[in-house]
Amino acid sequence: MSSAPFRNARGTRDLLPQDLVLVRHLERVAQKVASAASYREVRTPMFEETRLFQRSLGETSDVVSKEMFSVPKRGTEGAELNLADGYTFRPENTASIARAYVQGGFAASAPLQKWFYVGPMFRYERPQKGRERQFSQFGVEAFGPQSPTLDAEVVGVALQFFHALGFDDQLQVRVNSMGDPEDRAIWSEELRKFFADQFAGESTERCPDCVVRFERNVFRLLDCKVPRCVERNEGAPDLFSVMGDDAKRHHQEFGQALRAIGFEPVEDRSIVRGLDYYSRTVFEVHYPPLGARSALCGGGRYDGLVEEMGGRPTPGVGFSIGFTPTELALKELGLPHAADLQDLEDGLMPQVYAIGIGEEDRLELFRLVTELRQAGIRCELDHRGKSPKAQFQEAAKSGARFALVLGAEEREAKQIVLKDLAAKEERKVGQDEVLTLLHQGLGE
RNA sequence: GUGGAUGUAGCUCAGUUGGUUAGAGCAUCGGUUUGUGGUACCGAAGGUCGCGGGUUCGAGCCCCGUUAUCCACCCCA
Repeated sequence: MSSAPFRNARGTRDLLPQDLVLVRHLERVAQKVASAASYREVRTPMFEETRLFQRSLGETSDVVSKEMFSVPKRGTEGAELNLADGYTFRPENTASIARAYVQGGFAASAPLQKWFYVGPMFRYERPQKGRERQFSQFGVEAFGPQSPTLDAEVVGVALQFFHALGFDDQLQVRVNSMGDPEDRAIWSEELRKFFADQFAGESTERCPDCVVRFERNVFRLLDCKVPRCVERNEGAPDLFSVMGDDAKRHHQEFGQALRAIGFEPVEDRSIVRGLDYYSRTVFEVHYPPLGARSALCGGGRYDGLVEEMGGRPTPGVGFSIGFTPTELALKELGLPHAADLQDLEDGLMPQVYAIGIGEEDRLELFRLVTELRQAGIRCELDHRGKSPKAQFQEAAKSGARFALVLGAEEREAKQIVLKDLAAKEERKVGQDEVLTLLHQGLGE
């Protein structure tokens, strides 16, 4: 047996009471902005069949090819582990939700469904600042219409989220279009033709990653940040030059819809998103003052995904926001304002601290405390047999507004001392009226 | 997966050119005469200096390995 101390698994973290103040604030803001736009919450399982992600995100995506938390199915006794046939902890939620949409029978008639989710995702990556192996995301998915205003509505919800958290109008929406599948097929051909020379022969000026990209996913060549590769991307064919009219018009109308709600989109052809399922609209929400880590939200349209999951062709659009980068950004910006968290902080503190003078008072005090708790008052008492003085110290530290003091004298008279800890005023009251008085004093 | 930095009490950190029983602040617990408070004062507890080798008369300090954490790259949220 090892004597090494137990630790949380790499890339995970414990959310202790104090940490949960912020997390719960993020969750409720998410819930608020989503439901304001009629998105309803859904929760899918934390793990799915591995093939779901392979199919939807694409075998060549980084997420699927090297970042999956997978477990084999049981019962393949003696056989070597076959991870592809097993389960995988969801690395993102869109695939699961599209699956649930189809499985729930919605794809049969493709009605408008607007859903949101908040919950943990898992990716087997090397942890670093703003990146964990288990992290929470807030996201929305809208199925049904292919309308550009729906794209803009989705973006609007994301913007609302950051707005409600205190981000100012420096928030920026960067947009691009991946076109339709036919467009991408043509584009892919054109790109291969354009880059063919660069990858012909033994040696290439491109980075090793790009060599792989050329083989497996040409589009990603355009993503490369290596300077010498960026140079060599100049003059590459533009998707927009081969894009069909419908997709083009969609993109244009998407831009108009964003302007209608007060956002001037920034066209950014480098946004391609790493997952296979995107089509037409792709976007990111940035907050430029954050510098290198300015990307807060990514999303886009996935018109082919539902069909890929076995449903009738049903367009969809959504985004996801990672809590981890959001928390980092908030910290840097000095947000949220203390007032926004006050109610959550208050919830961590008792409102009343009950003090017993002698050992004989404990049961009576415990009974009284329990009564107050049942009435919804946050009430605490000492369980360690501390001296009255020490109990007063605890009461002061606890943040309670009132103290109750019970001694032999009060017990016999069915009374109790009610003390306002801030005003340092106390008076003896009947035990039967203490609840009413506390409700009054606490303004409830 | 590649590279860099770091690892001393629960937390944040000191620890001089390697030299006797490793320190501080915060937090914890107790006390300042036992029915009244977050201050102050006194005291206690708490460390195999990440782990394993090596060099040395002697290592928290030097060397090697290992592990963990953090940071950067890749990619992403």
